Amino acid sequence: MLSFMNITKALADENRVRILAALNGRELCVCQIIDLLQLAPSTVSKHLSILRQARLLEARKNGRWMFYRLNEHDSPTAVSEALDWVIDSVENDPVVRRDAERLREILSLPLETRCSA
Amino acid sequence: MLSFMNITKALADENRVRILAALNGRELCVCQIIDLLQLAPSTVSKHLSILRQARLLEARKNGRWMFYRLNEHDSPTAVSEALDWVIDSVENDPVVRRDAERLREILSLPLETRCSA
DNA sequence: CATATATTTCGTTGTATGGCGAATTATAGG
DNA sequence: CCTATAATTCGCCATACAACGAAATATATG
Repeated sequence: MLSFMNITKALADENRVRILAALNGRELCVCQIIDLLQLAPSTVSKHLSILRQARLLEARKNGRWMFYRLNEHDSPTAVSEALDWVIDSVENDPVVRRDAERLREILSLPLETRCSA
Repeated sequence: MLSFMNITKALADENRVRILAALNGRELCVCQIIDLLQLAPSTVSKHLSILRQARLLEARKNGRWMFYRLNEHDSPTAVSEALDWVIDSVENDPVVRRDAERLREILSLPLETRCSA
């Protein structure tokens, strides 16, 4: 129950759901997510750690950058079902659509330019 | 997004998840849920109203008693997928199993006896 | 109609949580 | 090395929320 509640609590915040939606089909570096959500780095980092602790996300470090992606490989069924449900439920939401637009801009810039912008 | 977040927030509490699990396959009256969770009536009533507002539950009034059940008929896909996910994820959980045991006792008594007990 | 029971509503209280900035850690590059 | 950048950790504050008891609202029954 504890691990399941970790998932539901992780999903009970709009910014975290936006992160999951943004990570659908790609990985992103923390600075790109900061740019997308327009929140303080410390806040975004906390959100990511909560999602990661719930095992909804995986992380990979590359140099100075930390990349996060949906946990679709190593995940318990409760996690993969949760991810399917979330993505399916919000992909047509206006907020998520606008994020997808914004993400296209963000991804069009190389990381070096983006993060120090 | 708002209605989706209503669902995730409704699921982000262990007692509410226990209520959903208890309602799997049957309807229960409020006093039976109070008995199961061992919480104050006002607290249980609040939980039920949150689950209902998220459209995870339906309610039916019969005399003095209010019966709640999972919303499996009239529900948006986000709701029915959520219910499937929750039930599937927690049905083997020790807490939920113990609740199921307890529920058998509770259901073995007629409502008249139960509620005023 | 008065009383008892089931449920909800309301107000209060303690705790949990999201947000930020400052300080810290890790890594790249001069 | 020393500095700059990316990310995290920590401490603080405001708000959200779960829990309760008391009061209000049905509804059944004497």
